[in-house]
Amino acid sequence: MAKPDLMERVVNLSKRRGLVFPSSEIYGGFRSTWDYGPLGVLLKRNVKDAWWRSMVQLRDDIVGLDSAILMHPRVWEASGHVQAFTDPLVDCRNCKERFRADHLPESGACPNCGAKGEFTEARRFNLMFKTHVGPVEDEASVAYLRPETAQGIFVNFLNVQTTSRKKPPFGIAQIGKAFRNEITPGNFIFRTREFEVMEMEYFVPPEDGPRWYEYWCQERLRWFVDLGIPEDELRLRPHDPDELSHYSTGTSDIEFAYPWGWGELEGVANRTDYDLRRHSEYSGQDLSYYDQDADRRYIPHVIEPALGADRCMLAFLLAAYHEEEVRGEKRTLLRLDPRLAPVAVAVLPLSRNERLNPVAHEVADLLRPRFMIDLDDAGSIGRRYRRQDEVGTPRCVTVDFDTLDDRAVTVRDRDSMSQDRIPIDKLVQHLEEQLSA
RNA sequence: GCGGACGUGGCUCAGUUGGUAGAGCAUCACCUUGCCAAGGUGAGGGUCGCGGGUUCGAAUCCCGUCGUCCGCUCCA
Repeated sequence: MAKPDLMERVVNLSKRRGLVFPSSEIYGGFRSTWDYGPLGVLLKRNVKDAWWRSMVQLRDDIVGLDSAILMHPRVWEASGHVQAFTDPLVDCRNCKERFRADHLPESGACPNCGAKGEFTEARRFNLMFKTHVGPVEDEASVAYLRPETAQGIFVNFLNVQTTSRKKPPFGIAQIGKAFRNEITPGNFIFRTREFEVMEMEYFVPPEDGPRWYEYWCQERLRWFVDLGIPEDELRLRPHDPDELSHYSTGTSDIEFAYPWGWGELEGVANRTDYDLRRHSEYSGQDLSYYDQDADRRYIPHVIEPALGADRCMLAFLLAAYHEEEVRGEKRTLLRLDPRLAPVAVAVLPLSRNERLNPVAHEVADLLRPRFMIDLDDAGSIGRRYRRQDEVGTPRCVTVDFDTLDDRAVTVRDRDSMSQDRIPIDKLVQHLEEQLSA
């Protein structure tokens, strides 16, 4: 499918089927903010759960954290965000293009039109949202909405390390909202001002930094492939030295082939000891680690894989979207990994019938504790299969008139459209085997 | 923020030179139907993004504003 069409269709599907709505829509919408509808919240939650499972549950070297969005203002001075999270911007009066002042050629010529000395004053623009804490709105009450969750991890380094009794190399994972007053949000949920990140800070002995950096780049790539993103739609792109964040000595982006081109999915950064060192200096607390075996004390270096949950969900949607032709009719389907699909199993009585209905409810009740299900008896069976295909439901369970006699149901596969006859008392086990990776 | 395009029922769109809104799909009900978007009947749903202005009269003209998309820029 042509790439621009793909984006349009995914956005359209999202709206039509209740995955994502423009925020505050009855007031005309509010720029860069989106709400997740009944199916969208399930999909996004599954994405976050898959990440958490791979990071925390399946490993013994990473623990979780949920830190506050509002933090002591000094945190952001120590982190460098107050100072460095600021872009000096200028506009060319001649051609109206906008540039970063620190990216202009020394000649003073406009890169776009060649005009000289036509730039406006540089305006500094801090990407952090400011607010006030408490009843008085003065300088002393200023607080920031966090632009990343990482700092909540760094300031809790000692708390977590001592209570969890982890030793480097070990990591702390966190999922949460972050806020950046981006100049230009856009591309649906790709870049928004309020977004959810999944970040993990991995603390290692200083000399092991580069090795773990490589490890996490590869590990994260594998995660996307495992959950169904084709390898040729992913690439690892190391940053040029001049595009590195203020805290990083090495960063690679895992990029996805979005319809508008390669774009960042996840950043893997070597943050060195920058954050812990700065917090030690600003707080006066010693954040070094004493390695008893080697009898030495050091400030751990940090490798950070940081992933946006919203754009991650978008990538999974784009990769999963397919249109096929079946008997001359178009079939739209999301080939989502069963672990991500909003609805795992749809229960469909073959037709609306007073004898089928109770059995369908019985089957639904049987599955409900174990799977996210959808019970649908409206319309023809073919139409309902298509409805489920469109939102990526991997299995449909059909209750028919034979079920009344043989106590078995038809399990239909989303991708192959093949069908199996399964006894009701073996149904949960059968589906669990099919739907877990 | 600057430049360009756009904004009509849930979706895709039509609305002729301004005369107070239509279609297809979707949704819901009933009938029919029995494994891949079948058919019939009926129903609900739009102050034409929002606010002003011009006009006897505006979805159609003008101004402002909000939002979406593309480019510059930025980032998870």
